[in-house]
Amino acid sequence: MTIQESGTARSAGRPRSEKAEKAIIEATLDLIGEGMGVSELSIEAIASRAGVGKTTIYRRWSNKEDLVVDALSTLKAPLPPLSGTSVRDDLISLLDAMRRESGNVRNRCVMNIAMSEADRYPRLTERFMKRAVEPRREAMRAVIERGIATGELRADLDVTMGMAILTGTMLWHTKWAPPGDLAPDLAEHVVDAVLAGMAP
Amino acid sequence: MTIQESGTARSAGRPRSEKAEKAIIEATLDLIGEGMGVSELSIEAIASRAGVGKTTIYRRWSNKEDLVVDALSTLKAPLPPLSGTSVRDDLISLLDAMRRESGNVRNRCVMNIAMSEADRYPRLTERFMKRAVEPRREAMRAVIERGIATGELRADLDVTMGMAILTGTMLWHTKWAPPGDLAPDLAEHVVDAVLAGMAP
DNA sequence: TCGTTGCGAAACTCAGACGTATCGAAATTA
DNA sequence: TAATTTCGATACGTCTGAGTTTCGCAACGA
Repeated sequence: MTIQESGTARSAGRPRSEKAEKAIIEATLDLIGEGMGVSELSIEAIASRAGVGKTTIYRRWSNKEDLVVDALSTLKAPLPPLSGTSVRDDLISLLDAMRRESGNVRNRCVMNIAMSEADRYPRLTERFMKRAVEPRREAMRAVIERGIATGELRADLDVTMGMAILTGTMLWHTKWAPPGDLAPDLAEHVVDAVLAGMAP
Repeated sequence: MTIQESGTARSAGRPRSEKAEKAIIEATLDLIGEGMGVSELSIEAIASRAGVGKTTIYRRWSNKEDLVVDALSTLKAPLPPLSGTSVRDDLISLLDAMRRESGNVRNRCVMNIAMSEADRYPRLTERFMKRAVEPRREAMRAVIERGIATGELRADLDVTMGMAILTGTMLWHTKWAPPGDLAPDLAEHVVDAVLAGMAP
């Protein structure tokens, strides 16, 4: 989404400062991490926070949404390693990663934006989904399908529904649970409760 | 939160127009329903939409947050009637009410605000929780506890966790599921899947 | 060395919204 | 009728931030 093409041969003049670019992205994420919604982010605040002139921002991004889209794209989505010993353990690993990430203020705010401003900034949400959500979904789907194959999960299980239950329950805890940190063993409790079901 | 006290004897002068008050609240909810975040709402837009002078707003509310808090407070939270024939049926009723409400744009946006702007506008969220969330939570808690007592649910069930699973799963569907309306029988599927559990 | 381009800083114009004040008309009480 | 208060409309001064332009300096290729 940057204006400069990456493949073009640069002919003359001072090259664009990569440091400034990083600082701009970082300042943007920083401000988002302080609870700013997209509409409250101002280019001036970003420039000032990054120690950069507004010109330097406008030379790279033509508007705020482009910048935010790029900023969110830089967020890494490292999946937790899965031991593969049991489906239960792998599910706990995946859900515990969600719990740990929800403790990070920046992640929480990014999540808020992705969830609540989806209508206003569809490109933003689309990109966030692709970078952060889909890899996790695929990992969880694989674990559940393996569980069905090995008999650790019921054969007639609706995979998508299972994913919704696990993810939704963690999501609920990260958003609605009483304030304060989530219990360290939350993921374990969730997985066991969901596996067992509510019926006797 | 209105400035005028309700019990005072009014002595003289033109009384405040209740119609204007309603129009202001309605316009506020309307704009929220169009996807506006609190920070994007402008008093001028509200006044114009309500066909009202800015003065008329400022005479009643001293700032935007007060107005929005009042507006959200007017949202009704009618609980669905519960047949009481079986715990499964009652849970389906409760979850299906969530599904139906999520189809209403205004409700979706209010939900977004309550969830994502909780940090910035704590009074707003607090009020929303008390009016809309807590009655539902209590209703669901009662149903689950009844289920444990009658043996329809497992005796060692963690009630809070059960509520988190059911609510979270519906929440996930309303927020993340592929666009378009939710399946009419979604609540039924969710309840059955959660009751049965994922383990064989 | 020279032309070119990027840099941060500052000044600028423009739009939108805030919150206040003022207007004549309308609605009420005394 | 007179006093009082609200009504919608409009104008006002202020502020914030967008996006552009200009400046002198820095960093690059030729």
